[in-house]
Amino acid sequence: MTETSDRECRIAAMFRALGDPTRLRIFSFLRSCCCPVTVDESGDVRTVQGPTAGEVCCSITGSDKVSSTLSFHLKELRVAGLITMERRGKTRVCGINTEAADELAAFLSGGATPPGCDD
Amino acid sequence: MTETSDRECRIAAMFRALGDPTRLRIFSFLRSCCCPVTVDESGDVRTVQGPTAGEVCCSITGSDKVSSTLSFHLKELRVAGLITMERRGKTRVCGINTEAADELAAFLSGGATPPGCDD
DNA sequence: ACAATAGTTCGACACTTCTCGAACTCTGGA
DNA sequence: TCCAGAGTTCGAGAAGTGTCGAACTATTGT
Repeated sequence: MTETSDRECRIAAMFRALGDPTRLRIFSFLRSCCCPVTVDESGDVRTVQGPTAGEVCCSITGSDKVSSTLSFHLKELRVAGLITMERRGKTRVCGINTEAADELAAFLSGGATPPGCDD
Repeated sequence: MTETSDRECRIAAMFRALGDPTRLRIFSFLRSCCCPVTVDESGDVRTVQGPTAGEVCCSITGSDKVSSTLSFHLKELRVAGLITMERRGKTRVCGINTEAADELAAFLSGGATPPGCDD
């Protein structure tokens, strides 16, 4: 078996993360419900004006309590690099990582170099 | 839990199929190594001038024998709708379903309507 | 300091997925 | 008709995944 590159693994991991219906809905919701990044007056790229974990939960499951299950899915998406989460007081604010989404889209469109495949 | 739509499930299934490194490599290989579809004079979408399962196997695993494992992965991709396979004599010729790939890319780029998310 | 809120982590369980080898099917050629 | 070639299907076993409730952590308000 020829080597599977790091990049390939990272991309596969992102696809895997999106391969669960619950997580796909979370991702969809986040993409539609938050402007990805905000830049404050000092020019810093601050994270996401987005929904809290609780609001995501409310939208996805209908419950206002963040279940361990939802927390688990949020973590999967975060570890895969598809979403961001930042503490804001008692809550955690979620945002989507547009770069990652773009990378996947580019991969699918054939824009990215096909890994391990010389032609 | 609000309903998960059919379309969402289909898309999640495609992402899931791409979420395995071996399958991602098969998909990559197919995309780079075959013209996706040919349309004959009657307008029928005929399949793919592409590699055989054995050739895919050779490229991915280095072995010229199609293993049950590779066959399993090809089937997963086929069932998810990402690739096509057509018998040609003793062999099976593989091709990629560009429409499916495009649908996923559109979904990631935010082109598709975010399912179950009213804003 | 205490309680409440918002989420996370942990352990357990059922379920699925990946991999392997063996047996099988389907097709073309001798 | 029998054989070989190209894949597929099946059964089993190991590993991974998703879900749940309970216990835990961090932060804010009193």
